Amino acid sequence: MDAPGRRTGGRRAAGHGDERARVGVPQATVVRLPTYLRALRALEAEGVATVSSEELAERAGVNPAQLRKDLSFLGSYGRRGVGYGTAHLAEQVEVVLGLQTQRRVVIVGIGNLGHALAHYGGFAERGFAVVGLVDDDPAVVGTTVAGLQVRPFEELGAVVAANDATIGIIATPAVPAQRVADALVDAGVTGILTFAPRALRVPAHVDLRTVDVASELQILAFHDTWRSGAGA
Amino acid sequence: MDAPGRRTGGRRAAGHGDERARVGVPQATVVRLPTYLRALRALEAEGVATVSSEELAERAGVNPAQLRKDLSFLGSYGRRGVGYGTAHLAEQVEVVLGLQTQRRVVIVGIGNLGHALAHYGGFAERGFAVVGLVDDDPAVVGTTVAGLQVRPFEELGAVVAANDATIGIIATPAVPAQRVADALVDAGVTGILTFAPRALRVPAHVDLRTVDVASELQILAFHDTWRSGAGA
DNA sequence: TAGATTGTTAATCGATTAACAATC
DNA sequence: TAGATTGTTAATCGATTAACAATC
Repeated sequence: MDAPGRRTGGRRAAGHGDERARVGVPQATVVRLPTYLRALRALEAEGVATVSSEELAERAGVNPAQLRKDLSFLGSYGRRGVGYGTAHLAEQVEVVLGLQTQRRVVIVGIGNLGHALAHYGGFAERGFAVVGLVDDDPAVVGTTVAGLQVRPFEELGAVVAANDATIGIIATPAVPAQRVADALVDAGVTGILTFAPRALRVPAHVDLRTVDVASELQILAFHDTWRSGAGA
Repeated sequence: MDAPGRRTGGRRAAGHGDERARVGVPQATVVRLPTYLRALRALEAEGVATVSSEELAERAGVNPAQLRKDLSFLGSYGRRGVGYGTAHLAEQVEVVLGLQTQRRVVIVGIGNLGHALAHYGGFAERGFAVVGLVDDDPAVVGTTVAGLQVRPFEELGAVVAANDATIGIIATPAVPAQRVADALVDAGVTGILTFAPRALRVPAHVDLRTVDVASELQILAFHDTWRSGAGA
């Protein structure tokens, strides 16, 4: 939704590692890059050194032409007649996504979902560290979850600042979610991932992504309903 | 992705509640319908009986023209000069999504995330009932979670059949996820929502949606990185 | 060189948005 | 009737895909 930041400098420049190649990556492409990265890391783990766009596209579940088009926005990292080096391409995708430095994440709302997220082991290897947990409930504040002490909501700003967090995850119910989003914005995060089932308003300079599990199920329900022409 | 089921019959037919109006709702529209429904139910709860496309679009975070266009695929449920009746429109959206009958959901993988999903109270009011929990781990099987006894993986088919479940949620780690997906397909579900961080392959007649939390964070990281032109 | 596969162009397709006639 | 707002058309915009020249 938000346009990626503009950069100065002129040439569009094919070639290797040129920074300007990163500007203007379409949003639809950005959304697919993590999937490509996952597939590349899996291939690496299998000991595959080189992969064709056909094979990688198959693994990622996209059209090979789309994959090549997407990768062309990053630069020119394949070899004609050969394919892409899995390790090298993975690294380039990480550079473009900005994953070479680990980002610090604060989770707000330590209920069942916040708990699950705090314990999730997959963040570290994908570029993120959970550095703070915040909750409103006096019964939860002060307890230790996944090795971190839960801090009161009033300290959110301090937690973000002290740990230099740039991303906030909202795992609260719908009602307090806007208040939490406002507080995260005030604290200076640049991105918010929310699981609360309501629309949130954030300023244009903050990136917001929403995951609503019930909405996902409702989308599945639509296809289930109209699949056979049986009707509801 | 999947085209909605085709129906017989000819006229495109404006008008009220005509069933043919539901065919050919674009996927992009279907994905937004749950958001509209959420906003409409919130307005209802606030006692608002009528809403304009401008106000509803504002609440849902979309362009008013897009909202009207989306709703036009469902039929003609507004009144010119007046707006949309919140309760009536909500009901029509539910009809289109097929939410008038509650759908039954089975969760596979009762770790932290599966636990959180099983306890989530928001499913019922949005059209879903969690009817079965399945796990592989002998230490988990047999325990009671959210009022349901966790069943062994071998019984997945029986659990789906006995409860007439049509949707499966995969909350396992990446490695077993494809095996679980295959088993869910064999059991006859028509839709799968997976949280496992890997690409899954399912037959064309099964609808698949993937939520990968780390991928969501990586998308936020991209915008964070290139926002200011500062670079990584 | 012959075969393979990328990177890119151009065509197609679908989604978004502005504008406005229809109509409450 | 006058004002408001929908439903729809048409224009724009962006994303996907096929095709192929470039080149390893």
